[in-house]
Amino acid sequence: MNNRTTLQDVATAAGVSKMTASRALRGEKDVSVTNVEKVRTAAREIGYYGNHLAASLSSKTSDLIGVVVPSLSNIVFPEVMSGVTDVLYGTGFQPVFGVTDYDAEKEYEILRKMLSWRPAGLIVTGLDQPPETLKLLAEADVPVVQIMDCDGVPVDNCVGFSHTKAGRDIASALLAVGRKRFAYVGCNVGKDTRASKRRSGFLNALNAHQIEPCVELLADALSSVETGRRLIHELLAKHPDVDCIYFSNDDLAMGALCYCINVGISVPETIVLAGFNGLDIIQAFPGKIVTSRTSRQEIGEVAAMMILSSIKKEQTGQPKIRIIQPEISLGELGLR
Amino acid sequence: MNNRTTLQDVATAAGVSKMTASRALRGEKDVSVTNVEKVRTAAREIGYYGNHLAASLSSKTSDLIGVVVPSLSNIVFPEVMSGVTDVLYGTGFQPVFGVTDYDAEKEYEILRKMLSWRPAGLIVTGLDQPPETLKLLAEADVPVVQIMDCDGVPVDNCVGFSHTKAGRDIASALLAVGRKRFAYVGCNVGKDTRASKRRSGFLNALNAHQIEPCVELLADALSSVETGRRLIHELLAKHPDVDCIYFSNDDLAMGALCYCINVGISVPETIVLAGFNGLDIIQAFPGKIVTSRTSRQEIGEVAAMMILSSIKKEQTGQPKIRIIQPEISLGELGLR
DNA sequence: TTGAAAGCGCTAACAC
DNA sequence: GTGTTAGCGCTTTCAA
Repeated sequence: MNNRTTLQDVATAAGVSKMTASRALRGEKDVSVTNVEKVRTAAREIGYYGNHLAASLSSKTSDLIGVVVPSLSNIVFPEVMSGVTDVLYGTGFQPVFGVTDYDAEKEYEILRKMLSWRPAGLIVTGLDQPPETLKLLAEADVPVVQIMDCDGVPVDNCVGFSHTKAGRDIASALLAVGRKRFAYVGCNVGKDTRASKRRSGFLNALNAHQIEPCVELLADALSSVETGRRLIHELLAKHPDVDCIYFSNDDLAMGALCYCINVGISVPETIVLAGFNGLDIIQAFPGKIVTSRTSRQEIGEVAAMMILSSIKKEQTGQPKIRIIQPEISLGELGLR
Repeated sequence: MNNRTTLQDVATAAGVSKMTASRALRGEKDVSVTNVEKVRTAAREIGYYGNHLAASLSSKTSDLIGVVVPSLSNIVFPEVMSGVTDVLYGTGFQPVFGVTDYDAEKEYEILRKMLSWRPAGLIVTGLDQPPETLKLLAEADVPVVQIMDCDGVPVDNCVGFSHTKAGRDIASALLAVGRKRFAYVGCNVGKDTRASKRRSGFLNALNAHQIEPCVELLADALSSVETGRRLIHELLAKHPDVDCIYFSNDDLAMGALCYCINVGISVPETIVLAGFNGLDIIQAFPGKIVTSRTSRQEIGEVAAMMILSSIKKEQTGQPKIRIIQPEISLGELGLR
């Protein structure tokens, strides 16, 4: 950091005091039109762009909104970030993103670091933070929105949906179309707590009908289309008779679909593939994959709006919980 | 922003002065082991996490690295961000992301805003910023890395590849396998300058062989698999005889492939589909799509490392240009 | 090894 | 409308 032009330089160039320059640049009224003009011109001429560090320190308000997501390689989270960015654009608030890699300790560190920047608000993925992290959030005294989940009690606000219910609903839908021999295939096991919730919901719903899955395949890998291909290959080698597979998300289901197309297994006739998210990519094969369509962009947008409204009220107010439950898309199965 | 615990609180609790507390927390030597222990304990007990605004303002150094990308909905950029994040993690530097939506004015505003946070470095997508933006970057007096392109002169450092050459090379490869009736299909026209460069390279290489494309289809939409499906449908309706299509990227090519699979057009026999990037998703159909494989994660990593080394040298030093040219993957065509 | 003083660049609060 | 004064919470500098 270096000797950049300061407000004093602008003031001097405009022939006014620092305060008048400050007020003019921030668009406060109570500055004469002449001076506003002089200051603006001077600022532009000397290429002044201020120092937010000093401004925020002095005014005790910052315009940063911290956004913490588990991953960037799952398109779902960039989509959420996109929603946040869109809503924040033009409001004067700026999102700052952090990535945890599904690691609780990393998340704690990132949040501490973010708090040290005195953000105006915090958007965090999930409700299942460890106690220490929750304490940090609760005591931070800034608006917090937890996103992507609603199975649990939020620290402050939350926008998302019930993953347990999503898993349960998919099971019901698949049972309703007459499937019997189920498999579950999951990724990122033990880290993606929301996927685990869907799995629980799914298995519980099957159990309620006295059905046990034929097989569960749980992998450590991050989800990807390629992993989906690999896992269905493994699965079918050992259990060729399954007639329905629930994947922890659409990436895996998509990989499985490609596999089926390549080896000539008819979907959904021979085998039903179910995923989660309703990614754009699966619409490349309309109707082939059963999925729950989530609204990632919208969740990001709502989260940002919740933060903004909390800030405006100057107090956290009533915690708000907004549920945007996914809708099941049965694809071709729905046409029967 | 609010009355949070300050360094003074920690100092008082530890029974030392503010300075000793500051030094202890920052791990400076020249503090007695006893005091380090006392301060650390006190800090933990009262949940102190500092104030970076004050620290950066005072020390005139910040640990923010601004990263500006055009889009979040194209997975390529989250992958770059991922590379940056990985390299920066543990160094004490923190990435701050900005999204321009391929809008030059938005980019300028975002950069100004970032500069007002006195970042330690800046990573910006592309080399074709308008003069005003280039001036801002040049005068900012922080290390700058421009990424994803090398057709042009960087402000400081740059890591990327020649899009012109990428387009030219694809054309040569497609000519070499005997294709004659070409089409070009592009998206986000007029905004994605790097796609335009690929197109120019492609068309120029065709011209060098006295070949004109049968048709060009240029759409305004953002690239997506769905758009690819739509565009190839439109294209083939009017020009059923093309035997090779170059798409502005893999998303479009992937959509086209799905279309061909669905309607029973054999790829690559009847029609060759070429894209750009080498996305994971296209490996779901191994060998079907001709593409140039770019290393997004690596570009992000190298960019972050360039910033770090510029910072360490305390001076911008020799501008560095690092070219990571994509490799063409011919897929099944390569097996002939 | 420790502490006191000064000040980073800005804005809130209060004069004029 | 405009300017002056006094910090924001920290680190740099210098003295002890």
